[in-house]
Amino acid sequence: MLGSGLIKLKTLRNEGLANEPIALESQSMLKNMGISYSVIKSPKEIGSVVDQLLKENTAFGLDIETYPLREFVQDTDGGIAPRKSAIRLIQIYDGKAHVYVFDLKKIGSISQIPTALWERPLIAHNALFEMKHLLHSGIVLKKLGCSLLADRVINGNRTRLKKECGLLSSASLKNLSKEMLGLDIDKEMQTSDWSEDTLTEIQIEYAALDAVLPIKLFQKQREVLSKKRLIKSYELLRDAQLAIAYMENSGIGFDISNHRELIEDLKKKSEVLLLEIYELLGVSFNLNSSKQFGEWLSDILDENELARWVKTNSGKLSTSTPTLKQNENRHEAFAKIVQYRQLTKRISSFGEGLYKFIDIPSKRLFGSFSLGTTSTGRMASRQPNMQNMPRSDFRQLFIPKEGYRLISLDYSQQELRVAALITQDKALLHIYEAGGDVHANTAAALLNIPKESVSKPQRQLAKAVIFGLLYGQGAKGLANYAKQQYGVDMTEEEAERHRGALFRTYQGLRAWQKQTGSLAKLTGTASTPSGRIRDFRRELEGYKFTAALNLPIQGAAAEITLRAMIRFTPFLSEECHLVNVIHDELLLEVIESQTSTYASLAQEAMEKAFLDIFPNAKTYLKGLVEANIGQNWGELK
DNA sequence: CCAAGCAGCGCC
DNA sequence: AAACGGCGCTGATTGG
Repeated sequence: MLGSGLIKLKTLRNEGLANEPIALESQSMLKNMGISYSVIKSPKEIGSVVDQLLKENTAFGLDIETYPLREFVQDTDGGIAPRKSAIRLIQIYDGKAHVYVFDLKKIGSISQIPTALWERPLIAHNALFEMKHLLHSGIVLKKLGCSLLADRVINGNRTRLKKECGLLSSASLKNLSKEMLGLDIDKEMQTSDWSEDTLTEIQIEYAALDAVLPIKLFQKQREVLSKKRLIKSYELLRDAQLAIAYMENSGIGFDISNHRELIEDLKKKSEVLLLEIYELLGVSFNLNSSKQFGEWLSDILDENELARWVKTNSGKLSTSTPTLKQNENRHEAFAKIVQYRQLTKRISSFGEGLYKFIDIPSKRLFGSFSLGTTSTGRMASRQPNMQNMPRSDFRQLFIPKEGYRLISLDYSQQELRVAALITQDKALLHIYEAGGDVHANTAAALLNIPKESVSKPQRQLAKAVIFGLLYGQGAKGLANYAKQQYGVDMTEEEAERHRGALFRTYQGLRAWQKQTGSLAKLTGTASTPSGRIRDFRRELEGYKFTAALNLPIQGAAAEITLRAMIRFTPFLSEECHLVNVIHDELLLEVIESQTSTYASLAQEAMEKAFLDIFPNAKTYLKGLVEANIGQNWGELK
């Protein structure tokens, strides 16, 4: 029935008969659900309409339609990025039988709509979109639920599920409507021109339906969330939306001219270096091609070397930096190739590609963040990824605006501290309670020396060993990791000895690993303190021991950071912007005169956030948060 | 021509 | 018995 309606509609539209009274997609669906709609086109209608709405005590469905501002019609994110967009329609579904479609072009200003409406519980699909646009218009939605986030909590990231799960591979409104409501909706109108003076009935009906669907979806999702005890986990994501909306809308100050200079400089250096490398190699090939590099390697290495050479997952000769460093004496070009790679990495991943995310007039870089897309509950960032900006010689390009400062607040040893609390390892807990240096204590225990006499390299060694252990590494992995990450040379035998010593030092940690590992294997799942579940049975690779051990720890850490964002949200304003979040670090841009005030407020929020996840951890907060204030991101610690 | 998977590498 | 966790972006390659 629905399918044939669709075909009919398309045919008629092609013949220019769209105004004929036919069974339209969205209209017939609304009718079938017993839902009517009305369009509000003048300020004087608003009062009575909103009075009517506010009588209902249900959650309302919310959707908006936007169009690009004239100067941004060519931009790919025109109509998407709030600063490049205007809101045309705001659709509110009363949760029962009517959708109110507010036509802002006719009403004049969004401020005509009483603020009481925005204080009601609302639900949208991909609600961050609505939240950002309304925030840009001065409206703060504090109670906005999201059917997309609910799906992520229930089903995880659909792109990573194996097909046999029988779920559609994205959680779009269309897909979820089909899957959960049996409705085949047409999204053709989504990209129609919402700036026209007169919108068609088809457009209005489409718009109205999109405010209804999130409510219908969420009614079902709420049951599942409740049954699987996922409410808390969902609410964590829901409540973190506002901080992200603020952050994405504010962007971060970026020193464009110095960046341009830096990249030009890197380009010149890389060209020189490339010639030097070709000279040393005696041949020239594309150094970015692991295939060509591998072929060259197989020519120069003898059988013995070939046998011992590190291989990639698919069995080819590895040409990675760790491999080259490990064999740095084998060929004098290797060191230069490592340098060259670093230069070209900067140029390709952090060079001109960034410019399309920069707003020239404000000199700010805009990235986006996602909630609930990772298997542990960490946030992710893309377009561009704001969480992997190079540390050395790059972060100084991120700057505050005139009269402001950047404040970095980071959780000190966030994951290790979390591990102590989750595993309840007595020795680790004791160190944190005393405010001691975990790595020095570990080194002392490992090497059987007094902790006062631990040297810097010994501390580095301990650091490598404990993080290795935390990740469930074996001796071989540990030896590589120690060399790579901390520059510590260690034979496999030494690594094995250190592992043993560490297991004896932190027996609680070891016991927890065994228990958690076997439970995860048994159930095929692992979970975080807030109840987020990772279901390995639905993933392509299935159960993974080390991932199962990591999930509660990385997940708990992520939950703490989300709680910190949530707790700090009320302090965000023109005086204080949240400009980046990098897993265990919040980056703020604060008006110069108030830096210490906001630093304290943020620190307090972060401490309380830690206690939100570990309520009994009051005695383990010593040295939890470190704050640094400065003129650019690079100089902060 | 595009899509997908791989290798490599930036970050926590 | 052993076990390196979580991301996103770019460039080269391959296959359709």
